Amino acid sequence: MQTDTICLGLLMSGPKTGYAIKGILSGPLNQIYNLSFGSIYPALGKLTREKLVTFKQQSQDKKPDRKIYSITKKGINHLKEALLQDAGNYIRSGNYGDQIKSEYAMLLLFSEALPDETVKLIIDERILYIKQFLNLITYEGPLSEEDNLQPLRKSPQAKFMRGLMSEVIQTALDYIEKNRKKLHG
Amino acid sequence: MQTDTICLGLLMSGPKTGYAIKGILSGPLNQIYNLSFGSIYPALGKLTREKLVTFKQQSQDKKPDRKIYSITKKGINHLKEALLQDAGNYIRSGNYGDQIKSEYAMLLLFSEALPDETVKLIIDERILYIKQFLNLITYEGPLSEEDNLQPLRKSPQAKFMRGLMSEVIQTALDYIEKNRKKLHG
DNA sequence: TGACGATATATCGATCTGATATATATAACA
DNA sequence: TGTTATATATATCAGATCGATATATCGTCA
Repeated sequence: MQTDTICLGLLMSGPKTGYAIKGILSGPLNQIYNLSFGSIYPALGKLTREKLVTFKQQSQDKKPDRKIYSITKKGINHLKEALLQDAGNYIRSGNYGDQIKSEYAMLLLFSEALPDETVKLIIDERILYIKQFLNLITYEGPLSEEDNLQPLRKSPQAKFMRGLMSEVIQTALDYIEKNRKKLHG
Repeated sequence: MQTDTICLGLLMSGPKTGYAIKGILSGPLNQIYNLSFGSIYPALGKLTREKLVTFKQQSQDKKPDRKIYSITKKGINHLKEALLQDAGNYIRSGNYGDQIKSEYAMLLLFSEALPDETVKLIIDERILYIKQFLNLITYEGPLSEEDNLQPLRKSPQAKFMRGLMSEVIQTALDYIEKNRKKLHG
């Protein structure tokens, strides 16, 4: 799946800045899909040139300028076609496109070469992170300020994914807490 | 975590070809860490130049040559230092290094723009894939032929990771089967 | 017989990451 | 009070990585 498609897909739930797109990917979608600024900004530039998105420049005094991007009708059509194409590839080839690098998991897999104390700290840190993340995605209350994240949170698709993630992460948390002593003294 | 470190770590459980390293990453470690041949072969070349690994060239008649890499003492020391360094970074920064791109999850998140029939097929395909993968990692029996994968399967670290993965994946499977109707008719 | 998949190494253009630069506001803190 | 850090916001770029392709042989399935 192209970076373009991800950006277009996220813009379907309302206009956003590049920074906000990054925020969503690094926040609630952290365990699903990541992109760096170095991918997002050029993609948004390309999409603008192709008229699949437009932006309003908002020069706030005393704050950095914002470029608020919106998907165009042409963009919506393009997104539908791109998703259909990606879905076709996915169906044909089974696991097409899954790309994962979990430093944490590899650290544990290779933890025989690490001091016990370090392994303990890695696991403590991970448990802390998991609990924070679980709070983030299970939180149902209102988000302060302008709160243009509501459409992304309330769609059946988003609810499905949040439910899936919270069950999976809770399972991982329980397993780690029950079995961690197999990895250190 | 560098590609070098991954290769060295996997060579700790016995000598392997580049192709075998790719096989492990694409197979049992598929949901943990991926690398392409375009990363593995250059890394092995670099590690050889730095004397952190050595290789025996095995020219089999009627089959392509094999370069069977082994980690050296120098390599083991280097690995320990690199892992300690990575662990330190991880502990200091929380979620350092997690990098995930799940095309499947994004397809579901954006599935409002997709025909019902396509969504059904995506989910069917995923369930099939998950079941296959679950078989792969929970299989305890012997592996045919030379079977130099045993050390990687029997270590406490590997058992911990396999247990974690199988519980997590089973949870995901159950959730998808129970809730899939929220995504299509 | 021809297509396909597995085994095996290797290269390379296109893409992506991670770090850095720039700029301002606010909150913490010593 | 000065300063350090964090958040908002855009942007670039060297270096790392991917995905595709090339090469070569063997077995199998139609």
